[in-house]
Amino acid sequence: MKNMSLFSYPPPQSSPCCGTTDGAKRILPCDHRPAIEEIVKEQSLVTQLRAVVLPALETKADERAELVAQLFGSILDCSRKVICALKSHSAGELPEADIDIKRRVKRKNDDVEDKMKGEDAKGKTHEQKRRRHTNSKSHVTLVPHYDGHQWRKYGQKNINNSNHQRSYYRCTYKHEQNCKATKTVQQLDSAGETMMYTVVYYGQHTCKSNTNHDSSLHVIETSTPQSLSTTTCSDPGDYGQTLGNMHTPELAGVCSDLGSHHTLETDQDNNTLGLAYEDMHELLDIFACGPLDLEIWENDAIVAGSAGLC
DNA sequence: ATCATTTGACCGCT
DNA sequence: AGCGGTCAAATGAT
Repeated sequence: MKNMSLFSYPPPQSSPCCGTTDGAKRILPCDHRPAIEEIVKEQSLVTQLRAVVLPALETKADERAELVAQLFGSILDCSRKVICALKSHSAGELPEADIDIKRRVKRKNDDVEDKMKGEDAKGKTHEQKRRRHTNSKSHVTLVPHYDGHQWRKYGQKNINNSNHQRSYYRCTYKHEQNCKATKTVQQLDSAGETMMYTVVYYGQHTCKSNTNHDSSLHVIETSTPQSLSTTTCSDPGDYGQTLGNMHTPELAGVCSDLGSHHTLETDQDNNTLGLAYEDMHELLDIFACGPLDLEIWENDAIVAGSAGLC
């Protein structure tokens, strides 16, 4: 698998920074958004890498899985802090996420006004009337169900000009913890050999599983073969995007190989993960070269920011 | 029996 | 009027 190129992907582009220009598109001085975008991508890649590595480690329960989980958490925490720092130093217009928050606040105020005017008189609840058009983040991914949160499907619709149905998910803890986060998942029409999905996130997670900054472990738990049957997805179109078959046959092979390497190499002192470095590089190649553009951690960064963590 | 998913219906928005 | 988001009863899985 040395020469495997699953995706044609441009080489990393250097991000313009602090006064540089790139031809027609002029970058404002101290505009850190390109850098932020790259870090967000890095966070999503690390998140997905964690979703692959940890299940392999858990096949043999020892302290390493916990250690690796902590390391991944530390890496993501560092990235989050960098993003916060860059955002606080960015000059010029507000980041899109901040605009979203302001819009959300405005909409909330508008909703309060509506309530004061008694416009819920038809018996509809405030929640039912609220439509979601702000504070959304969309991206294309191969693994729409591995984003670090637990979701429950509550609807499915045929969408105009699309060959695939759109699935609607809400946070599993919506009722227990009043978490208002929702998302939609829709398979892209231009599906080649690999199925790509457009995932749109609405709202922010306020549930406990998100605030402990280790929520992705829930994904790890549900990704074990035994619990896959209880994962939140049952849509035949969406199903099967699990660790065993979520990307490509090649990746599935690597995932299974990781388990075998793990059992073979757990005694090597120089390999604290118990994984063959060649396998790790293969995984990194796959994830790094894939057309992934997750921005879910940017959402988390927004939550952290609004919670005063930045 | 309990919980998750499916699916038709309802309703707000454009 | 049609589209899309959500609800809730029906259904299925465990």
